[in-house]
Amino acid sequence: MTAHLAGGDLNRLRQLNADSVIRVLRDEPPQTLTELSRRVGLSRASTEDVVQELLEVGWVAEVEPAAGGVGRPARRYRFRADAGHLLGVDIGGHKVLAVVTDLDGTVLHSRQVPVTPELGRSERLAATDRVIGRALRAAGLTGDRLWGAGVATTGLVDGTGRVMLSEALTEWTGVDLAGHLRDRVGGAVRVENDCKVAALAETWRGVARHASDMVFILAGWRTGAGLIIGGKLHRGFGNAAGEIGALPAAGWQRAPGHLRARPDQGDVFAAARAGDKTAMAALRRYVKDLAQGVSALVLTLDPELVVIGGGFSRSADVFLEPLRAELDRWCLRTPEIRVSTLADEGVALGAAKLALDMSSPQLRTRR
Amino acid sequence: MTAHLAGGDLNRLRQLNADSVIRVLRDEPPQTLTELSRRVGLSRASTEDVVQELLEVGWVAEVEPAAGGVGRPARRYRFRADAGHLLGVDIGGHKVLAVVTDLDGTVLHSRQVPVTPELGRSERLAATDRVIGRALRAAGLTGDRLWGAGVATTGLVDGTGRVMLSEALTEWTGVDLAGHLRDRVGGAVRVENDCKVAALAETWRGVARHASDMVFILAGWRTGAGLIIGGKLHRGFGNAAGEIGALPAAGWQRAPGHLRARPDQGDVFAAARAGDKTAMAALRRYVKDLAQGVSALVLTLDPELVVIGGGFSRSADVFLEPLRAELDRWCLRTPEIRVSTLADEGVALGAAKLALDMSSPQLRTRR
DNA sequence: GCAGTTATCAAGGACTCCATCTAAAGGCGT
DNA sequence: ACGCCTTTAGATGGAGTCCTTGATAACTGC
Repeated sequence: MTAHLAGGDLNRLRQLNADSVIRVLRDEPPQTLTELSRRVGLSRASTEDVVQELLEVGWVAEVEPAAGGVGRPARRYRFRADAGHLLGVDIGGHKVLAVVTDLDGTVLHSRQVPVTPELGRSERLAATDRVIGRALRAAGLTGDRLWGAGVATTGLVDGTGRVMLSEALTEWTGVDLAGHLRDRVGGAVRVENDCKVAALAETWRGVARHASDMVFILAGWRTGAGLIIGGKLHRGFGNAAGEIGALPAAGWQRAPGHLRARPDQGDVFAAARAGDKTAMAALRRYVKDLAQGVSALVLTLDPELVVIGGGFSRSADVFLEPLRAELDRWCLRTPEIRVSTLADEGVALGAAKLALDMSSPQLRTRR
Repeated sequence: MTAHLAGGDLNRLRQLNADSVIRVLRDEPPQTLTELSRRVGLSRASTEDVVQELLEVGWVAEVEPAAGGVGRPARRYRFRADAGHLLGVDIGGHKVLAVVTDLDGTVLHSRQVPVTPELGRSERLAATDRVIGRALRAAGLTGDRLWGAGVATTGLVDGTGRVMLSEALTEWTGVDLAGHLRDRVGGAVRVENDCKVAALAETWRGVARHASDMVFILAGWRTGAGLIIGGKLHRGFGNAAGEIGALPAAGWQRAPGHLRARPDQGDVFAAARAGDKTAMAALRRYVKDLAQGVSALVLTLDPELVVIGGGFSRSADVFLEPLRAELDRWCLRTPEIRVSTLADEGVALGAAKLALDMSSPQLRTRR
């Protein structure tokens, strides 16, 4: 029924504790053992034991002790983000982007190539290979040195890493992305929908770091959503969670059209910001439609936070307030709204997080 | 961030394992140690140890071994549902219902009194007290012998057991239900929205027993929803999850009205079943509106299952197929739809489950 | 009655966590 | 410079949990 944390083995207990230590160390500045033990809830002795093990495996490193203070100086430990590398790939309609990150989600190297939605399947795959190759070369890595790789793309993705349905990209439905990538990077590959991993990225390195219930809105020429529920990415039974846009009443199919239908093809956001009346009216209609779907998500889930990402998020200043006002009309409790700061790399970063989540459990301890 | 299963203590490991054993024993017919150990993933010896402990505390009991079969007959153990009792209370507009159940969710005693939505606060509370008293007397229990009590009512409920907002009941907003009940039954009381606990009941004793992602629809003169996500009840950050009905576009505010607006005030479902044209048309309009909101929930969450409960569920035969067809129009993947079989007691049963979830952890083991 | 099968029970070992104690390292006052 | 105080490091022994192994017990079928 639930993915219940079956107790089991003693080993498992140690793993859980090692997990806790790593989590604390990753979120906080370097800690002493005493601080750590208080944080994790273990005794000092056990904490020391765990840390010792993590040191040996390379997950944590020691930093020189802080000067000053009374008593014997305590050793301090930090998370070793450089212990491994992750590859995150974003295969979109207009660009393919690959990033190599450390375990903390810092982007070390980033490469992209422009593509078009009309590109054929094999050309898009070739572009992907090319970008991955460049990113890896820039990092001085080979595929098999990676801890894992994550791939994000538009459309519905099934559990085995195959694209079930993609409306935006030609010849993309049915492509076996996991299979294609597996040969190019060593071993572990996971594939997921781009909105979903963008949500993941926000909880990892973005503006939703401490939210356990969050709705991510991809606002761009496509509109989509990704959901974090109970601190975890919610995929849905058929991997189709967050697809509220399929409902006409949600307004998402129509929403971006309001912005496109302008006589001059300039930046509607800039025009609206400058006071252009027709641009402002178009934006109002966009927000009104967008808000329908967002309201549905918010009323359904009652999240702590809504994060706006996607291409339009860089212009969010002009529509954030109207959006908030529109949500106030419908929602019982309008959540806080934040704008993503991850820019173009959000999706690729989330893909890297996918890779991390997949790879960590095995490597956490000696055994 | 997440409510992470902090490892901690060795004791905790044993608790997790005891949990697993109990879960298996509750879901399955009496098991032998060998079967159990395979199920739980522990060695036979450890399983025996756990079971021994659970025997002493009273959570499990031995049944006489099965006859027949080769080899030494194995001892068999069953979950002792009669080890404790739970109280579940459903405070609605038209009735107040209290049930006393065993730990398995079997209703042992059930009492109810009719009320009206217009009843004042103190009268409704008095009716509640009366019903609880009767149910407890019938069970031969006093409040302090209960393992816990759960209360469900319409409206939004906050974390402390206070009704934040109730539109259907007069003088109900602001009432401190947990406080009121705490004096009458011993100790632990939890209060929750009725749709939410009805969903809980379906995963416990209803038709959603093995679904970890489920949407429960309360279909009646009010329409509401409760969500099970990842095997757990999803409350939302402000306890307002599932309130999609607040969105006009979802159609739920209007939906039941189609059924009420008939010239003769008979049973519209019976009439539709008999072929009455206007009744069928009204039902069609009802389903069309209902499906908008349900589609929004389904597209958002992509659940494994949708369960229809509430007053109309007993007439679901006449609108289940139309509903399914309507969902097919909007949803990418229409989930399985089942009809609740818990009848009037669903909400009260879910309230009892609330009580169980709250009370079990402490009492699980000796220490 | 005997072989075959399966379960119970006990003993020993490994691992994890904890409490406690001593040694070490630095600041501070005299 | 010296001892005192505070805090941490590191080591030891004990308790709890799980696992493996092997001896013993109970029942069936021939």
